Amino acid sequence: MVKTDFIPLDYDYFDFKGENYIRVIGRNSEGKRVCVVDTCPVYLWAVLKNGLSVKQINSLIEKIEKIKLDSKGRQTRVEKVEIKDKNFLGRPVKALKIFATNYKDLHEIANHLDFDEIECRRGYDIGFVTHYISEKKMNPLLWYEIKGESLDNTEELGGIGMALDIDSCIRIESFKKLEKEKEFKSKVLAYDIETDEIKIGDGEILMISLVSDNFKKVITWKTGVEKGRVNKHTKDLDFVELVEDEAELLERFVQYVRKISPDFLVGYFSDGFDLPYLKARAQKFKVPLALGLDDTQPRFSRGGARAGKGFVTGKTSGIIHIDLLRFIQTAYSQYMQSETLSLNEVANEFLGDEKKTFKIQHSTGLEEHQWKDYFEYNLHDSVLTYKLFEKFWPDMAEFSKIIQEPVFELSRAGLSKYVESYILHHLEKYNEIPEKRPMHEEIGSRRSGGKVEGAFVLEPRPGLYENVVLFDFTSMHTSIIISMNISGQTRIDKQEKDANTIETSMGKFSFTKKPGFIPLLLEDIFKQRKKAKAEYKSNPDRITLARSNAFKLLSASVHGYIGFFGARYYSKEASASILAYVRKFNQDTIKEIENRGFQVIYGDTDSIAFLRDKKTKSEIKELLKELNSNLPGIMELELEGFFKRGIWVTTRAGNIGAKKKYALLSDDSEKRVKIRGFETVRRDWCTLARQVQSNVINLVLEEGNEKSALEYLKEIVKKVKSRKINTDQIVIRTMLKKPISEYKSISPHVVAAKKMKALNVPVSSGNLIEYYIAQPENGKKRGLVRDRVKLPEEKGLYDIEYYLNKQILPAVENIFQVFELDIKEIIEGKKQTTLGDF
DNA sequence: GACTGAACTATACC
DNA sequence: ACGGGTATAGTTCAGTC
Repeated sequence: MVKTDFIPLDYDYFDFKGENYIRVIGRNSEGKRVCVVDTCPVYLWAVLKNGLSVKQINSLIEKIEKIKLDSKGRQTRVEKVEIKDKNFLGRPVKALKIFATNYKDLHEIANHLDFDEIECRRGYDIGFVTHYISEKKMNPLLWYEIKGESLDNTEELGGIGMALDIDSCIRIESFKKLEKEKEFKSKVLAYDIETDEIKIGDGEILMISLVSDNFKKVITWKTGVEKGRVNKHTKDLDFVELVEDEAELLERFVQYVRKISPDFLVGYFSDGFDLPYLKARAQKFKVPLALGLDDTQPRFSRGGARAGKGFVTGKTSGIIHIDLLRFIQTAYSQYMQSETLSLNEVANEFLGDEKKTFKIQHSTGLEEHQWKDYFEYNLHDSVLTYKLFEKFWPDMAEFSKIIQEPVFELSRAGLSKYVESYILHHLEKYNEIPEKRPMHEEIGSRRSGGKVEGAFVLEPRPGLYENVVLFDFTSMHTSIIISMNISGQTRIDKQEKDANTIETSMGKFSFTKKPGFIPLLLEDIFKQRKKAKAEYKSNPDRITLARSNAFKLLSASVHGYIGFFGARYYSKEASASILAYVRKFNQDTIKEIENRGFQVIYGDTDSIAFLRDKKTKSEIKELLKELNSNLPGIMELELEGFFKRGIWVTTRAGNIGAKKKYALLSDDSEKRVKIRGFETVRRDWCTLARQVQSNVINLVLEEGNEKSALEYLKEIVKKVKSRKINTDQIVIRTMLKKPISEYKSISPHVVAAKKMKALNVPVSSGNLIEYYIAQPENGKKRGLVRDRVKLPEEKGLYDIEYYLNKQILPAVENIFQVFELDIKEIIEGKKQTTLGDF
């Protein structure tokens, strides 16, 4: 009997003699790598029809207990059957808990349960790891005390203890959760490769950088010098290790990973590039890429989140491969300032550090001295990746603990998976049998059914306003679900006393007052979020912040989950009802504010902007209090802020107020300007237009009139006309969202991408394409914009006409329109034709 | 060949 | 297939005269 403390990190399972075993790899508090092996009962549920007699049930159990299967050469049978009182979709039921020998047989057994007494079968489509975690409660990243038998020097269970490259292996006899959490410092290895071709496996891997705690290395087989292979610029770089050829480079990489034996092997976009590239090249040279603790090669699956976008997920056994980009996409991108998720921008935003400047080109074109920069560039990418992992680790860890899924799965999952995992791991509290995952056809019909009506947006009256107040509902969708008890399971067909009833685009729906498990569960998340927030306030550190953020994101995602066609607990009716309430509460509140004599300017989904006029701030706060006293449940309207001025403009077409486009100047000494929707915040407009617009907005808001802004604009126009603008100011960046060949309409950025391709510059879907618009060649007409596209490096004169009339003036036209100035007339000196001219 | 509405495309807001 | 409805707006495409 051996005993150790243990923190679970990576979960996997294997079969031995027809039985399932869970293999959890983690560490103990001495930092030793420990593997524990465990088993767990497997079962599925048969929900019984209402009103069966005891006799009927007993005879059914007898029949089920006799089920024996020979599936794929494996003898298996139903082990035992228990009858239980459970809930299914919020309704009490009698259900049979049917135990099987092997988890993989649950499906086959379910197929044999075609008895009339059974209403439906559930619980056989949950991953074994998820099932194990729920069943045995060995949650990722919590500390446990393990007791069991050592498998270190035995052939038992296929000799797993000897096959794995670990410190000790234990077959669990018992374990308990430790009350006090211990510190866990994970071992991390970041990596990055450089290649000559971007297409997986097409070019040589020139170098690989590795960064860990006190460890920095670039392995390469290239020096840039053929004869003697000594490059005088790089020979003294101590982090560079030179090997003979690409095959040895791969071998050396594997050796380092195995020697360092990290918990996490971390890359950036490494699911989509680095790991598959390494695998492809290793295959070519027949080098075994034995990164796994059991000597296995990385495995790739398309099953993970976002597989549809050409993503595969790369898994290395025992060592957790993390593609940081995937986690950032899910958990962070919506809160970020960065315009792209490139390593450069993300590192800049979170670390205040950037990639080294190095213009990537084919290695054959590099000069001798450039190799030093290339090596440093490669190393620095791993340094950034390493630091980013450290930065995001508390978030990943908190999410993993909260949704109770291993870090590997968590890091690839989308928000719907977060919510669903949380639900599945908390069903026991509500004695619920899990709902099934929708099948392919079911998803198809859910999607083809058309979409539900969304939120309400109030058309603004264009103008410059003083003393603007902004109210918004706190976590609106979430508090509606909780306050109105909305979910697929709480909806009732027959009218019931006190039920919440709402008219939607799909008809009228009612929800019982009896709390449903989804609203209850969400309320619980909501409370935990409040608690975490308070914890953070009293003890502000990276961990309490991460916990608070995790609960925030989780609670905000539940509505999206209910309306997501792939969800187990999908309900279109519930989603439509939530959105109908969103519209109703916003519209009712707008009316209420108007009824009290205020002029409402604008509203979008959960917000309302109105004029304070002569009223004091404390009077506005009184109004808020009153409005809140009439809101049901936990619904809450909150003061987003007081603003000195605000501007709303018309749409380009002219007559109506533009929604989702406004700017506000804060009422405090900081004079911060909040800009929404304007070209200033759109990355597909050139920097010049964005900056000019931003400056115009700032001037107008600060001064309350257009005078300085007009002077400023005139200066800029003069500069543009006299060609004083730098190329970087006029470059337009547009994302290539699909392969070039799939475009039906050949727009400017597609032309630019084609040009890049012709120049052998790698372009692929997801790249930001840069270009500018040049003036027409001598004698030629302007024609289509795309015919004048030039790459930033291409020499040429920018098209003054285009940049004035298609970039700068459109960006500011509507702003000056608020002051009834026709900017085109002023700039171009043209007289507008009006009725008066006739 | 100029004009025009529809289609396609990208991106933001919440 | 992996959050989704509400919006703005530019450019090209296809049909018309």
